Amino acid sequence: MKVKTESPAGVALVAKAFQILDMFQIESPAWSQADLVRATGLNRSTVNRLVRFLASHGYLVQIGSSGQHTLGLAAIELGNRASAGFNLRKVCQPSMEALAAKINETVILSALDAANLAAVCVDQIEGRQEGLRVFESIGSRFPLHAGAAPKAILAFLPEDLQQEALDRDLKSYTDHTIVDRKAIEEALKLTRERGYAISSEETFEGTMGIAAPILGPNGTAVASLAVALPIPRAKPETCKIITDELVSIAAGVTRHINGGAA
Amino acid sequence: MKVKTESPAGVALVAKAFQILDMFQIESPAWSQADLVRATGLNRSTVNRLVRFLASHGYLVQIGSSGQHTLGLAAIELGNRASAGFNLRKVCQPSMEALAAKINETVILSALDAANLAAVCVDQIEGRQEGLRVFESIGSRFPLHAGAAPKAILAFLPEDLQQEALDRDLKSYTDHTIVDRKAIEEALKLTRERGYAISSEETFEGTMGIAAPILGPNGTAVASLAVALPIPRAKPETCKIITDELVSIAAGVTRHINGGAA
DNA sequence: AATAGCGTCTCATAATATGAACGCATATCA
DNA sequence: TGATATGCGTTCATATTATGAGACGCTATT
Repeated sequence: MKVKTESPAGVALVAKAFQILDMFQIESPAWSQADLVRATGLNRSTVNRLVRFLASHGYLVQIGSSGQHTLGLAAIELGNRASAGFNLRKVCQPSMEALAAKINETVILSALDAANLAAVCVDQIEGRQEGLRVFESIGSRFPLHAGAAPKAILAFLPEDLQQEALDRDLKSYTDHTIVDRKAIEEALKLTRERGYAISSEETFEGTMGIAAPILGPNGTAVASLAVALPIPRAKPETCKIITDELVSIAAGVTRHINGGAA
Repeated sequence: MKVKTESPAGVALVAKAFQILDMFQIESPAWSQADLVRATGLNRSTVNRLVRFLASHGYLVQIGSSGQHTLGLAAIELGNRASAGFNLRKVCQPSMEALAAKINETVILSALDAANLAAVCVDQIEGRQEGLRVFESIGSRFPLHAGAAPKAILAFLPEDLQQEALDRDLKSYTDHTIVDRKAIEEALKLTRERGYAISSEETFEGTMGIAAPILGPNGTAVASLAVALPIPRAKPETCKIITDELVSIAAGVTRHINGGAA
């Protein structure tokens, strides 16, 4: 799907708000309203409204009792959230490429979309196999009960979210998709015990998946790393190697994203 | 100066823009326009305009060729800039307090305001002296040629900025403020050689200052750490201790803010 | 072939932002 | 001390801007 990214009309004030935020640089961290007026050419009233809005939302804070402002906690938080998403891909990429090169199968990074209780494919590296290849496009999503990557996430979610996900009606993608509530809960229990999830043709005919969870600071899943391969190539020894690698890489990523970013 | 921080009227669209940014959390990092419409209750057209604006400015980026977006580089940069300012104060505070307790004189943290070529007092800890105390309020600013803290910054600025600062007419605060161009350039040269700046009554009668620069990633000054004290108490051995401490602390902060945040 | 979902575009209408002027406080200067 | 300047807050008639329902084109699904 094509999405236009040109700046549209009808957002004049928003543009000015970000123009003001952009004034706060490392070399010029503190601004009074009057300084902003001079530097931006905006009207005083406009600057006053925007600065107060930004301050009330924590994007700006006053320095002491002076009229000066600096960037605030909300800006830091926004950056942290942005880094988290970026980090996930950046942090995983080398391992994913190495793994894809080693086993020659498709490696998939999925993130939890908590609002929709779905797993979103955030990154993907194709194995360079001739003949059969598993392909899943970036941005594609599955409900949390169907497939290895979603199940690896679901199994390590807080109890209430798990129940909420299972209370929905469980869509079926193939004859092998698990839609029976008890069967899924059993599968999740097994996943937790083993530390990884397995799917056999739950989402696509003829393919299987293995996935390990990536956990956030509070110990619940935020993403999962998975390998998908055609069943004919899924020999036990291959699966063993893949499983060990995935579990090890995912644990490393978990450590990295929680330890690295304070 | 009192500055109101309540959210004012007349910023409706800006509020919606930030409402959208706030949807992007660690647990829900990816959103399509349609999802945002459902979750926020905003109109489709509004979401479309705002998402495109935010994407065109780098605050959002598309995931692959899907309609999904995540937070983008601009958000990370904003956060970094915010952290830098915060870090400066947070990072310096312990050292500043320790130093103030040890020497019992006022410690001042000044940041460069590059747009106005000024040094802004960003943090200040008063020495607990009876009798004479030097006080400089947070938010106060001086041009870069007058006083120890400003000079410590100016001396370690890029050549072109230094010239620009000196090309202005050099305001005098006391009889001791250096306003002669050659004299200042000499003082800056000395400051670079020694690694710290000294001011004797350049900004206030009866007080002297010692300041060491805090450098940014590119090796130019972004701030300075200073001690101000009444001249009667400025004995050579006291000044020696202060100078050593300041240089050491400032160097440590420089290392910290450049090494710590990648 | 038909349907549903998503992003885009348009345009008359309604709501919103604008900005000049004034008020008030503090700081600066004579 | 009074006079002047600067900074932030407030107001309100006006002009600009945002709104949103509907239509369009595209893709994926049935």
